[in-house]
Amino acid sequence: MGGPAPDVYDRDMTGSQDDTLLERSRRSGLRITGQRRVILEVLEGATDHPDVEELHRKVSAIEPGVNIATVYRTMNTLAEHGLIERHTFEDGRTRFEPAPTDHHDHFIDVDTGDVIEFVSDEIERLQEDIARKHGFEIVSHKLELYVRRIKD
Amino acid sequence: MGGPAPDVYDRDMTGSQDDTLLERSRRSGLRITGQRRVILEVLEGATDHPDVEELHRKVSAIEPGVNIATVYRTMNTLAEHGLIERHTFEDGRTRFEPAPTDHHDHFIDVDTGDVIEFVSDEIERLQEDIARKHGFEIVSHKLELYVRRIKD
DNA sequence: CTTGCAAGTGCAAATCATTTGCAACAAGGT
DNA sequence: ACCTTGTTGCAAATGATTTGCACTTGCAAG
Repeated sequence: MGGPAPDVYDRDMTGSQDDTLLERSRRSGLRITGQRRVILEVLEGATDHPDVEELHRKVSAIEPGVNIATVYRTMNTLAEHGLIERHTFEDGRTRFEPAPTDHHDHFIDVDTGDVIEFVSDEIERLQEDIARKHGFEIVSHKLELYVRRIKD
Repeated sequence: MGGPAPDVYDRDMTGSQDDTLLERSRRSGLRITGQRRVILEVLEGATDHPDVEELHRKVSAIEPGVNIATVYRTMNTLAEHGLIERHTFEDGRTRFEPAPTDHHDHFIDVDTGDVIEFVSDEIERLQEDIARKHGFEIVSHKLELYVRRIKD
């Protein structure tokens, strides 16, 4: 896939081992079961934003016998603890991504279905302005740009 | 519900009668059945972004006996013809709004669940910039600001 | 104004994604 | 090793939306 990867921004893979989803889960007081270990591993390795079915498939490839209800429950638990983020794109399915440390928004390539992250302080700022102008404060937001790669 | 309707911006109600959902549906070659007439009427009168259940409730108040499957089917047909727009907010439910002539984004009041429309050319422009900068052109986009009313 | 037929509808059953009750199980502290 | 309590598997339950089928009904053509 790829092409000349736009300099969007790289998830930070540098630095300490102790910032894995697994470690962060442990710190959140979750029990690390065999199935969770695998789920977290798959989740961490995912560059895309997988849905439950996809996760279950990948998990099953490593460790068969993990029930899909467990994946659902684990996703809910992780989300409650703020360790992953839940997304609902146009396609309907609920998808997840490992807890983003920094906030970002998404490009969705309408041709390939790829989800790409990006950040823009300018837009963040503008949103605050607009909300304030309308008498609101922003609790959270979601910006999805459905795009197509420009061929030149 | 209700409350003092926020002055965000008024849907354009000026101009020709022949731009009703009903007329536009007719022009799209859809058959105008009794149930559709009512559904379209309810849809047009809705200022919020109703989901199927809500639509069905309102329709039933006017004309009992309309099956909810019919509402679902009608929504799909209308969406296919571009006469309404489908939204999927965080709450899960799919909601609809009469085909917007102009593009706009949404505030979702996290306390009341109200959906309020707004426009910002600045943001639109910024989005184009960012997309171009990453080698994309925007096909469509979706900006949802989950907000809370500021009490002063 | 009848007629023909494809589009539309009602209803119940089917599908899909997700959740839940419950009994068996196992992680992690003591 | 032992308890306590969170976790899991399984199957049944939910909730939203779709679909098969037989039955209407818009509406264009005669």
